[in-house]
This record gives sequence, C-alpha cells and structure tokens, in this order.
Amino acid sequence: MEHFLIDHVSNDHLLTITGQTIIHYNYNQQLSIDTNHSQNDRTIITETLRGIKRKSSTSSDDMQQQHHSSFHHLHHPHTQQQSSHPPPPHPHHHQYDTLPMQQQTTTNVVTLHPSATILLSGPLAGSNSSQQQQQTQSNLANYYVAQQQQHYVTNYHHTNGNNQYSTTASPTPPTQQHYQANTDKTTTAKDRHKRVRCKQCEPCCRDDCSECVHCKDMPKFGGVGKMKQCCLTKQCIAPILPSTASCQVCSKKKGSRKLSQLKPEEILYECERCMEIHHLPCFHTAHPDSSTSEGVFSDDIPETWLCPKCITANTPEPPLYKLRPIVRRTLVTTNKGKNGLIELPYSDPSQQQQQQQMNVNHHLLQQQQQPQHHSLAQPLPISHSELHHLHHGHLDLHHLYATGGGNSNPNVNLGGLLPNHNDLHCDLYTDPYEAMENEAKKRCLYATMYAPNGNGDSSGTTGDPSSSINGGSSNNGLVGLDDLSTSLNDSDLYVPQMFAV
DNA sequence: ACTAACGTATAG
DNA sequence: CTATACGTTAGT
Repeated sequence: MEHFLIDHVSNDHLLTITGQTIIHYNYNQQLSIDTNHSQNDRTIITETLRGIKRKSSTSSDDMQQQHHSSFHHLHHPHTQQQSSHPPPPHPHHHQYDTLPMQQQTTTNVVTLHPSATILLSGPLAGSNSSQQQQQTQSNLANYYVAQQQQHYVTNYHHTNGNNQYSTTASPTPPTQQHYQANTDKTTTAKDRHKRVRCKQCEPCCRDDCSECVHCKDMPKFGGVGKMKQCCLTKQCIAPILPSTASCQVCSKKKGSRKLSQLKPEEILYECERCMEIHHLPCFHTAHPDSSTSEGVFSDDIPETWLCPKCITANTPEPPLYKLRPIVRRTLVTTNKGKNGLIELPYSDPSQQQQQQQMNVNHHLLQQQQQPQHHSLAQPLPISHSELHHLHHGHLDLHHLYATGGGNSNPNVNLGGLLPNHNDLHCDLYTDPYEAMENEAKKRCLYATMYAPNGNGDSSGTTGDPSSSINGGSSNNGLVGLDDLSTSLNDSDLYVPQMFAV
C-alpha cells in the first residue's frame, strides 16, 4: 500500500479521533493507534510516550529493550573502574516504562496525513510535563514530535551581565521560582548565546542549498542579508557550547579545542534545567550537597546534562525552546502554516518492515549502514541512528519537511525549497551519533569518578538490581534512565526533556 | 575586520 | 502564530 492510512480509531480511551486528521490524546499516557490498512494486515503504531520512570522494571522490559535514551544517568559510582564490570555495550540504550504522569492531562494534537506522515505536537512549554516517545513499529519512523512554544520567556537563567556564560552561582537549589525569577527582560540575546553549530554533524557539513528562504536572503545568493540565518538544510543537530563558554565556578573558558581534545575534567556541561555551566569537578566542589544525586548526561547533545542540583531539587522542566533555540527557530521556519507540526517523510511500510528486520539487534548493524551521505531525496527507511535522534526529538532538517512542496520526491520535501543533495559529500563527516555515543560513554566513565556517594545509596534504592538490559548498572556505576527511579524518590520524579535539537 | 548565524523582537 | 528583521556574538 502506497500510503498509510489511518482508518482505524484506537480504542485507547485516551485517544480521541476528531475527524480523520486530528487526534487528541493525552501524551502522558501511552498512545496506541491501531491502523489497519489494506485488509487484515494490521500495522500497529504503538507509541510509548514515556512518562516518568518509577520504580519497578516491569515485565515490559523486553518490549522496551530496543528503545533509546538520550541520557545517561550516573549512579553509585563506587566502582570507579569498570573493568571488573564492563559497561553495557550500549549504555544509552535503556528501556523504559511508560508511566502515567502525575500532572494534569495535556492535550496534544496529532495530525495524520494520508501520506502516512504523523505529526505530533508535543507538550508546550511550561506544561510541566515531559514526553519521550518510543517506536516499537517501523511506522513510527514517520513521526516526529514537534514541540512548540508560543511565548518565549527571556532570561531563563540569570546571568551576571558581565560574563554571559558565568552565571551567578545560586546557593539555593533551583526551583520554579528560581526560573520565574530569572525571567526578567533586562537581559537579551547575548545572555543566551550558548550554543554554536558543531560543524561536524551531517547537516553542518552540507553546503548551503541556495534555495531556502535563508539562503536566498544571503548576499552570496543575491539576497540582502536581512534574515541572517543559516540554511534550512544545515540546521545543526548537535549544537555545542562556544569556545567562550566558561565554568561558572572556576571561570575557565572552554577554549577553542575540540571536544575530543579535552580531558574529561575539562569538558563543560550545561545543565538543561538551570543552564549553569560547570566542569564536573567544579560542580561537585561547589555543590557537595547536591552531589548526593547523580547527574544525567545527554547522549545526544554535547556538553549537556542535568545537574544533580536540579535533579535533587526536582527542578521543573524548562520549556524545550528554552533549551534549544535552534529547534524553536527551526520549528518556526520550517512549518509552513502548520502550527508547529512537522512532517516527516513517508516511508513505505513494507520497506520499513524489511528495514526493521534488518535492524533487529540493530545497534550493531547501525554502524554498517553508513547513514551518512544519504540524500535528502532518498526515501526512508531512515537509519536506526536517525531514528535514535528522531526519537529524542532532534530537529534534523533531514527529517523535517513542510508539506506542499514541489520536490521531485513526493516523500521528501521542504516546501519545495530543499534541493537535492544527492551530490553532497562531506569528508569531515563521521557519524556524529556514534561519536556522541562514544563521548557519552567516556563522560559516564569519567563522571562516575565525581559522582559522590560512592557506595552510597542515598537514594536508598540501589538495592534494585535493575536487572535490566543495562547490564547490571548497579555494578558498573552507571544506571540507565529507566533506573533513574531507583535513585530518586517518587517525589523526585524526573524525566529528561527531550532535546530537540 | 569580516562573515556566519544565534536568540529574540516584532511585524504581519 | 508565523515569518521576518536585527542586535549581537562566535569564529576566522
């Protein structure tokens, strides 16, 4: 079947079909859409929207096994060396339980297109909720969570105005007030310049398409240069801290060295919540109390974590757009009147089926699939690594397409603005995902040295063997996000907001 | 000094 | 709500 038609309404009571193209559902809950296209063939879209992981690895573990986390969670690093307990081969592949959130329900809108593209608008800023979606069926390659904010609250984190990256160390743990209090309008863009393009990811390595609105605005393409934005096809998926970023404890700047050239203790981490930037040693020096909790590292976004302070304080999630302005801009600039919904290219389900099988135990295979150098014009299936990023809400223009374009490939277009990139090559490009994964591993290894509470167990949950796929995280000092609950009180519910970007 | 482009303001 | 504009910053 050429197109994946949603012609069956889920019996999920949380899911309400409002007409053929709109679904309202509570994203906090698990969403299941059963669609039968063709005859009895049943293609099931099971979208597990992760809520807060609580205790109890449930029996659904195997089902969740192939899912991914964008975070590492550090856990009881009493074994600083992991030699005796080798880390899991893919520590960021964690399993999750879908947990009903404690908050009030939130309604999202899912737009189902006849072309099998599923559009999701995620929770809005300040919804105080998180979501993580999981894909258990190949069809989900065709969906994407778009998160959109209506309002932008400036100055999410206080800065001292002198050093845009040296935030004033706040003696008090971040709280809701902490964030609201920092939303004064006195500071401007300069206070939020914290990310620059990595220049290594695949989009970064592309050439300007010369056809998108941003390119057309560029003087080199005959434009007047008013917009001053990068090419829509080149949106970085792994923005990094600029060289001028500095640790707010020691004030030392990151410098111009590449991340790979930095020693672990030299790597700066920006907290997703409080936006503070620290070296790990500096953090633990400055926040010995908070150190009783572990940080959670992003596997996907370089130099990003959730600091123990924010975890301990159960700091409310800041709006996503706060964290990744690039994403916000991307959402805005790429959604042609679609209310922030982003369309993914359609992939033939049968093809995906094949691909899915190829991807069984796929992570290893992923390295053979060489997702790089793929063409925009190539239809799905998208690679596993790409799924990984979609899964975590990365705004990869590779997968962002506006409707109605005149692109030669009906499945792939960005309002017809994206050129064919078949001929694009990037010698510099190495699989950023793999690289980031490796980085994440290193970070975790390193961070365990700093996470206090060696055998600690302040969480009182270490006892949980967490027998899960993480491979005995209790032994290697690392814990998957699914194990996060084991180190948090129920009141410390936490779910990392997906990074878009 | 120059280009690129981030983050935000604001016009439409 | 979206698209555009632009001050400002980052990198060269």
